[in-house]
Amino acid sequence: MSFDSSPDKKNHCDTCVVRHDGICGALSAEEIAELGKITKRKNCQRGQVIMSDEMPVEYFCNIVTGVVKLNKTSEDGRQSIIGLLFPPDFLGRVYAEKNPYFAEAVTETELCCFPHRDFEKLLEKFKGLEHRLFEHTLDELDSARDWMFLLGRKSAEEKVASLLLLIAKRTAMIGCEHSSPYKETSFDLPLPRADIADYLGLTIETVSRQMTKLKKCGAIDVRDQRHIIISDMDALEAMANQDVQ
Amino acid sequence: MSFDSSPDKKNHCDTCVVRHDGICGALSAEEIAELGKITKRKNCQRGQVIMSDEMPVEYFCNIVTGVVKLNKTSEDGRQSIIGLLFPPDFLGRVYAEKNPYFAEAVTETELCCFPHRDFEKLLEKFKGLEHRLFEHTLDELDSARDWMFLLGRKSAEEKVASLLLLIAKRTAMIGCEHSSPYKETSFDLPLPRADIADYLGLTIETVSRQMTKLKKCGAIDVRDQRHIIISDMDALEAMANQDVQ
DNA sequence: CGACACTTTGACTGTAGTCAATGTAAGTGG
DNA sequence: CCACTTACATTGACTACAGTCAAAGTGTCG
Repeated sequence: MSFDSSPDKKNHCDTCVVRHDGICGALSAEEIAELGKITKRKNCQRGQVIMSDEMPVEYFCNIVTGVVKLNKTSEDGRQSIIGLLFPPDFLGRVYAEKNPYFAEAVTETELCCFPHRDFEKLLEKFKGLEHRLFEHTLDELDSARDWMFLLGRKSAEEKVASLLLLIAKRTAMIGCEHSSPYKETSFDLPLPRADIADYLGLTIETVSRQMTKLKKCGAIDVRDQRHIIISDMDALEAMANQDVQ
Repeated sequence: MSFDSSPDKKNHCDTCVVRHDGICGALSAEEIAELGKITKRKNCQRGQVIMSDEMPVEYFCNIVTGVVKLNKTSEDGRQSIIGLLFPPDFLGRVYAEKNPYFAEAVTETELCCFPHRDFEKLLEKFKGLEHRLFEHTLDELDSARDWMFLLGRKSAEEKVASLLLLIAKRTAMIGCEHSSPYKETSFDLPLPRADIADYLGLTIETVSRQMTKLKKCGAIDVRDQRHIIISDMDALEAMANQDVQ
């Protein structure tokens, strides 16, 4: 894990791509300056553990670029991804001594880190910041509950279609060749099949079969196993909600 | 839905059983008095809808007695319970115009209600109250993520065993005939089989079969279909985590 | 008693899991 | 450059767990 030499001298915040969308959006210029004093930039390689459930909480962070997964593992080795984070999401469990999950970089990731105690002191001081983080937590809870419905009640086909739509929504839309914005959309899957399976409560093989099915029915196209092209958005949305026509 | 005639004159808070454990625990005597001014007590019958996802948010509440389920329903009628609330839980989605779920009383329920706008104004005014609610939301998020693991990765047997343990933990423990606290514990199931199934992502039949299995292996005993006696806590805990010995 | 809501049980089916083999792409070293 | 390794993905054959459909059982209430 490569930390920048020391707390930022030249303030990254001025040029930060998530300055306004993330929790920092709640802060005034002076407040940002104070937050900047305790901030460290960090880069993580794919597969690196960012925070572990076996160690005390050391820091929190904003995700600036990249994708992070939150993982739970049982003693017998079963894994479940219980959250997927994209910029400008906030990562970490405030007001606890231990993380309830471990977080791992799914792609190469750039993080903006705040030390545990210092950050919680700032939450105390800047009530607007705590409020913003509260709202973010409420949104996360809503999403977690939506996902509970998916896990408990959707079929494998619906699950895979839903995940593709989620990732399409949350990653940059590139390669829109046609003028109509939703006619053909493409993106790179940040997750390997194993992670997709763990996020959906399925196995690798089932995910693969459903992807093949989506290809055959013309909803998507796949290049190099990772690049997804949504060729029929309506069909994909229909499959995500079992609107069989 | 039977509201008390008007905002409380005699303050219920003085004698409230959840005064200190719920979010009110964050408040001083004067603050409690101010909250008391906007509070209305309410009683709900089993099956009554407390808040709907189709109507704007009107109020929030503390659960004083009883059990409440949070429900999501898809167009084609599939249902999923995405949360189960016990005293002294807080019910409602602050800082949103619409509820992301509908809430229904599972048993006869006593609620302590706060009107939407008035309560959000108090959150603004009493930062300690907002902080407490934030902490409660963080705990709910942790629980939701634990449940995601259960839904995605546990077998029917583990699911049912886990739910029994959860309910045992969160409802009053009664009828502990033996001296050792965990040797034999009993409680009334607040949920019918259909709700258990919806909470676990199973069908009624599967739940019933797993209950029979738990009876046969001696982990639990069931009387009158609703009263559960945990006769072997260790066995039940083992089954909840697939610790097959 | 009968009606109703809920639960259990049985027989059968189907979806997704398991196990195993094959395929594909990227990277390494001779 | 090509064989080889490694990691990841796909496909096939078979299995099993949980779902479906249907019937019977249990408990409660008027």
